[in-house]
Amino acid sequence: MKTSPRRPLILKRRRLPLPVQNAPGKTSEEESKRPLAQQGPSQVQASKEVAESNTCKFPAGIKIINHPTMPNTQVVAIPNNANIQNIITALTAKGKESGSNGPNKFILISCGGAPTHAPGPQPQAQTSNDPKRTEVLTETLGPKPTAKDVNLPRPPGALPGQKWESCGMWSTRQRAGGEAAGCTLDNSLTNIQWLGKMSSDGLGSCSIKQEMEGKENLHLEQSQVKVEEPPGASTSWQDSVSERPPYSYMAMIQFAINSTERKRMTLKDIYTWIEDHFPYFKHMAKPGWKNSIRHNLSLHDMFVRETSANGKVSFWTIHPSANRYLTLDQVFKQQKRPNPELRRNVTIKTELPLGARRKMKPLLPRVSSYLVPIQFPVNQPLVLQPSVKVPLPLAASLMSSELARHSKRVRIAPKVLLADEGVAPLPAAGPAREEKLLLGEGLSPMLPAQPIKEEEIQPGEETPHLERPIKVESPPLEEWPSPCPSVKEEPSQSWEDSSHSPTPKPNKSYSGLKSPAQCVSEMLVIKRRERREMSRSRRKQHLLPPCVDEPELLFSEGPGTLRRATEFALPSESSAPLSQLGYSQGEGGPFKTPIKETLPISSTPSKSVLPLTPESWRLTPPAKVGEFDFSPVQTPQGPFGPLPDSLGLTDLSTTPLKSIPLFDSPRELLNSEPFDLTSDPFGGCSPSDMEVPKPGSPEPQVASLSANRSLTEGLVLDTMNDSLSKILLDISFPGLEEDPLGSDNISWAQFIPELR
DNA sequence: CTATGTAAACAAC
DNA sequence: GTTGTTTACATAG
Repeated sequence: MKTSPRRPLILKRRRLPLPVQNAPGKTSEEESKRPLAQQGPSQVQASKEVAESNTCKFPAGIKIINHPTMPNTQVVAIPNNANIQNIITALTAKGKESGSNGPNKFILISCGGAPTHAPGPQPQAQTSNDPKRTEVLTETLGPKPTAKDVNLPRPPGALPGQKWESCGMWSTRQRAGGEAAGCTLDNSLTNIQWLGKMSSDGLGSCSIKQEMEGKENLHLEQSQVKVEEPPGASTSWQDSVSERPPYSYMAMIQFAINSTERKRMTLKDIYTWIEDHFPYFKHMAKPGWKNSIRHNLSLHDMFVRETSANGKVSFWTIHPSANRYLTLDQVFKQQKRPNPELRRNVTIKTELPLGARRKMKPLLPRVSSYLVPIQFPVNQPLVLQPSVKVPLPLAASLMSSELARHSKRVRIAPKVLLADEGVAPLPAAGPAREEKLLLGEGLSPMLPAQPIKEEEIQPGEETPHLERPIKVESPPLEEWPSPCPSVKEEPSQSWEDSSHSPTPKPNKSYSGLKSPAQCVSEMLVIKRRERREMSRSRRKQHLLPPCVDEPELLFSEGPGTLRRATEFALPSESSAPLSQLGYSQGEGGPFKTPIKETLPISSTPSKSVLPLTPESWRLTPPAKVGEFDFSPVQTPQGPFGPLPDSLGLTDLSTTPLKSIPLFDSPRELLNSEPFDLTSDPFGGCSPSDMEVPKPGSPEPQVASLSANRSLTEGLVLDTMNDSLSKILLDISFPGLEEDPLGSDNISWAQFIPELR
């Protein structure tokens, strides 16, 4: 035996065959190779159609008034208890009907409950004056459907549409890029420009460049890059090559995997994707980075290896419960709005001398990276016009989630505490694993756009199971949050069968898209992590076949939990995406390793999976909740109230939404970064769309509002482009006047008494 | 202490 | 040689 100082013995591992069952034809490699570009668009439409198709009637209590100053725009006051999704659907339908001639933009605000009073959003307080009145549009919520999948690394040409993320600085295009001629950055946030910004704006990208010397490859695509680069940022491409991306391997792997339709990728493709999107790895990094990638794949439970039917190809997937469907794209969006501080961090780190820095630059700095502060432009109503289309369901979710903003920052790669995790991390957590169950409502993981697509595509999935008893594993075990409602059609059969196999296999393999998710949902992952004991070991935990019987506790759903069930239900209308929904990771986040728990088995890691009920996800450790910023879903306090639940927005909290900054209060929001707007790349984007009525006085300092007005959040639904954007409304109260504002001033309260 | 990065030893192909 | 696992250690926060 070899002994190395560092590395003790490694027990022999035997590889267990993964019972993979995929849908018959699908699994194969082809997928990996085939980017499916085509689907993107279609999906989108599908979703759209769905939405439209649903005819909805407006629930009672809704008030719709024409916007005083904006053509084709109506203000819709929605009672707190209303079903937003339905409303959005109805409005969408309405807008579509009207087409360009009729009202096609709707400003949704909650009333009744008096949004103002709502905990979160209220501006109230400090008043001062706020020049602006009407609204500030913050960010588009939706993910862009189309673009997402497209990210495959080398999709030669195929990319249908377009917007490839790669356009960015990181030379993403190299491979694919060549063809990328088409890459349109345009609205799409997809590109990687963020890099540019980060480095560029910051202070220091320069130092880094030096490193570059010598590498000629760098040229890569300067030319291309340039095009896209924002004017200001220019260091970009070089930096991209020289600087290590601010993402952890885990994050990059996720980006890579999520860039594919199937949400799975072979190791090799992962390498390729990373190299394509982050030239640093291609040109600068030591070869060891691949080892690190592999290490991460094996280490983190969220990464699940799936074997093709023939057993020859292994695909890495992200456990549905943990997958937030993060994409570089999304992250990019979030980062667009530069946060000075963040950048600083980033830059600083990077600046270190090579020698020094080579070693560890925290890729996703815990704080900063994960949490991406988003800044809203206050000055101008910024409307991103998105090409983004938000599926209604999402939209709804967004609203809810958004509204309930608890935190300011979006966590990009949060760590999810999986059940087990929850235990461990918990402060109190004793040795025993069991004690803490994470019941919190699931936190909503973020859902990014992508997932949606898929779902949309597949209608079948919608089924939601409403309620089921939740299982909690008694002691040590923890469940995964299963995203999926109960399985639909494909029962776990395949999975089970495989599971039957006597030997515990590392069954991670999931069959095709659906199946995986479904399977997962069913599975209960038990974790026992004895942190203390295990503290050192980072061994990846494995899932066990469902067959395993572990003690489980069933909980009836608490009031709070119930909602979720509902969520699932609702989605059906719009074809809710299963997988997406799932994440509840309680808190942990997908990122966290702990998804799978290992049993104490020393040598052979076994993964234990218990059949989960869909609800399992609900079980999230309460404690954790606090940690995550996104609890929005759980705690619907926003102006819109409880809406979320019904919407099936579980995910809202997920990325897409997350991308939207949550502020405790509008004021906060405003204060957060008044001026950045200008710098905002988007500024360029057409704000035109929505011109919010007021911008007459673009004063950044919105910080204070006059007494007679208050800010509240709302959403802007633009049926012309199917976008849903978040907006901050300044509601003025007629009686009190303080504002000298000109004609623009609109006293919404006049129109909608409830607002007051 | 945790999360992350890196290196390395092995194992199974 | 590639892919996967796992351990050890280093480092930042």
